[in-house]
Amino acid sequence: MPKYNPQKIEKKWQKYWEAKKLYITKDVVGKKENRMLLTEFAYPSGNLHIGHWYAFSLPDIKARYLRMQGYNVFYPTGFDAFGLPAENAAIKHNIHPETWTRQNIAYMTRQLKSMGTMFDWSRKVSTIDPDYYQWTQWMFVEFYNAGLAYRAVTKVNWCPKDKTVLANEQVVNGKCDRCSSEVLQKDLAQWMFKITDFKDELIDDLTRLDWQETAKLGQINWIGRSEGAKIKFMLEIISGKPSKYFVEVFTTRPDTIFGATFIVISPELAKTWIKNGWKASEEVRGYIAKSLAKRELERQEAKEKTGVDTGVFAVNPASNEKISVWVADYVLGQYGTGAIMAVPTHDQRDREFAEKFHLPISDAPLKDKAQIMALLKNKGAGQDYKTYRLHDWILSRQRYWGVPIPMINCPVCGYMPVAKKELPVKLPPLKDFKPTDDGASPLAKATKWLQVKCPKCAGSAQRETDTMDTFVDSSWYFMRYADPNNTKEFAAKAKMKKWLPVFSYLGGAEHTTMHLLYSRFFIKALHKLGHVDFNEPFLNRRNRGIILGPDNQKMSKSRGNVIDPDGEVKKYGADAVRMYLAFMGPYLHGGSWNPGGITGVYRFLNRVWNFVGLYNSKVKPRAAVLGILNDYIKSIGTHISDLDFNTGVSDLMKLLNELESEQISKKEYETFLKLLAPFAPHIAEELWQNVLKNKTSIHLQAWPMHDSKLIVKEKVFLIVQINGKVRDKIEMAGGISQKQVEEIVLHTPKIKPWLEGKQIKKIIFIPNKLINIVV
RNA sequence: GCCGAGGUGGCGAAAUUGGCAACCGCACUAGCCUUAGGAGCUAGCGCUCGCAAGAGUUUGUGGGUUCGAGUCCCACCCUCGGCACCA
Repeated sequence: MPKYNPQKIEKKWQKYWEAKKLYITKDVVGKKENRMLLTEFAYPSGNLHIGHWYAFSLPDIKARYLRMQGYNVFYPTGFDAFGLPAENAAIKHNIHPETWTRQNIAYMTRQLKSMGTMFDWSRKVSTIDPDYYQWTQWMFVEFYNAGLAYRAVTKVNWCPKDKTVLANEQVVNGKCDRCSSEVLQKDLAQWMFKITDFKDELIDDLTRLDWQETAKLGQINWIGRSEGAKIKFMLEIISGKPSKYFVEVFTTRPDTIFGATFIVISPELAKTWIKNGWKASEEVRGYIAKSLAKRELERQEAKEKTGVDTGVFAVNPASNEKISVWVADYVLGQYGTGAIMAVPTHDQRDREFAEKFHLPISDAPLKDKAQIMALLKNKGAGQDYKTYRLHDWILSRQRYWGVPIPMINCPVCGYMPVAKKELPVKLPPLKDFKPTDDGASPLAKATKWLQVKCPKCAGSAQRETDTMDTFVDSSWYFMRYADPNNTKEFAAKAKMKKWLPVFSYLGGAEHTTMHLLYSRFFIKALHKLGHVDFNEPFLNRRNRGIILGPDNQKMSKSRGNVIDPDGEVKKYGADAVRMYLAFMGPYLHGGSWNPGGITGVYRFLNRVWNFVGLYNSKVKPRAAVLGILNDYIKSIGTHISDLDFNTGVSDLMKLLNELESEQISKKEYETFLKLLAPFAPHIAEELWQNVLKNKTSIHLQAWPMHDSKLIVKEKVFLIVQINGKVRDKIEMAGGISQKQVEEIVLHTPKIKPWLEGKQIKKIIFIPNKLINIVV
């Protein structure tokens, strides 16, 4: 037997599996149930990092296990290849984004194949292929026609460095989530998806999904449904004179209304009042102008509250008290009604404001919520109302490397979608694709491409020059896997029925409020339009943990703690890298890479390699050995199912430790290799075919049968406690009765002294486990 | 501030879900083997006392329930993640 040489055998078997088409997925395989196991497809950044290995090679353990369990498993992959980082990198390296991206895809495909996963490359999907993105465009047109995509001027987040608009979801603490520049607010006309149409379904349907609670809560928080009431306060513009005007406030606590001692409106609302003819004082106008000029971050970070008295009075509809109305920018224009009733006794912010401006603070008692609402409704001053944090999804980007938005703008007829038969609108090759400062898309420079005839009036019109946010591309990619080469539709319904909705989706927690939310919106919209038969994309979702560097910090070049997977594969092989990642901790928890740690699994694989000679066909193993093996079949399977790969590896190590000192026959050796196969597919295949001389792949074998009746408990260790403290462990035959145990225990020399001179009050006995004597 | 997850040896972690805390590894120590070792083998390894047998003690802190608590209940402290002048 030569030495264990992972580099040699891994390449060999990867070629063999490809040649034998082992991982080509068929839609129907006998009576087997189909299972799609989905992981988020890769962004072609140029190089695989440890995170990719964690994302792809560990779910592969489960994919292989499910296959051995008798399912028809589909483990797909592809590339999410449009996007801003590709474009920025291309600008930096002075090459075209398409060249850069295609090079990366080629290189990363080779790297991905070195993992030895059971990805079905024949169904690969890439979002930059016109065959793919014509359907992204088709969906946009569908949504547009249904009023689910529209163009409007709104306040948008503008990244001055990336020179494009960002979705709310892409702004983190007022900064661009890609480049960390401070985001500016601009009023621009943008294309939007009406995700808010589904805001309630997006919350309520979560209850029937098998998702991690944290992921569900993340979405619920993001949508931010807040249930309360709108309450009308009549206004007196000039002190003492009633008028027809009113202000409406939003509150989740109508029961505190008797404690409302003033009203605060946002500068945004005040501005619309002025627009509608309100004669505000110079001081008020000045304050509004100053507040609206503030950057969002400034407004958020303000330490002290600011505001001015409007001179307007409002009447509290519950108490009939006259209270003053203030403008202050701690009240937000875009949330609720843009106005609040201030209750200093119940709200910290209102209290701060009241104290600073010496406004009254009332400790009027709380009232019953239902009673108050009945009163207010009766007066015509109140109604139940829900408000949401979620905004519509701004999808247009003023950048080159994305899917062109398939719209035409005619100066006479206005905007209209490109006819479906004209799709795809291909992205024109452009030499100068750099973004501009003025918010114009680089595609505006594609002068020839730009000009079209208006389909309605035949006059000259222009194409839309904005491209789509990459998250549009990835909102439906998993459906394309079901039918990747279809030229008539994005996927045939019959094919989708085989694989969708996705049975199990494993991915990163960072996608909770973006990709996962967007995909759910897409499916709900497509379902509403009759294009898919299901209305949730992912039945089961788990977020994996993250892998940190040896210093327990996030891996980053600047910290110098990056582990290069290619280097590790060269040293220890893909099986060892996979298995070490699996061994580090529970999959949902993640772990940190310890350079010494991988040597542990590498040693284990070497021991597996050298274990070969120990089996002997003529030998009859002890019953106890069969029992142990039987236990591990069950426990390793359960651990893989639960994504507790770490304890699975641990079990394999324990099992080998036990078997190394035993006599086993070929059958037991085969079982051991099958249990190993999902974790270390290459070495298992090598031993299976070259040592055991099997002719078909180990990955086509069935998972060993667990025999629940095979309980081999010839002997048990019984724990002996006195007052709950362990004082002895006694080996005895299994199934022995309490009387017999007492007989033995009460006379053991170790126990006797503990009982001397004491009265036995109670004896707790748990068969085969424990006896506790209370004195 | 609100919501969520977590806190166990020098390190990664395990604990049949209320029944031997620390499995499996890493690191470390001693010995063997070796021309050599960043290879392999054997033994030890939570902490304290002890040559040892053994005893005491230990799962963030304090309390409670129980024959018995890492696990259940109450209060608090800390770390990480999400949301946040969201009314």
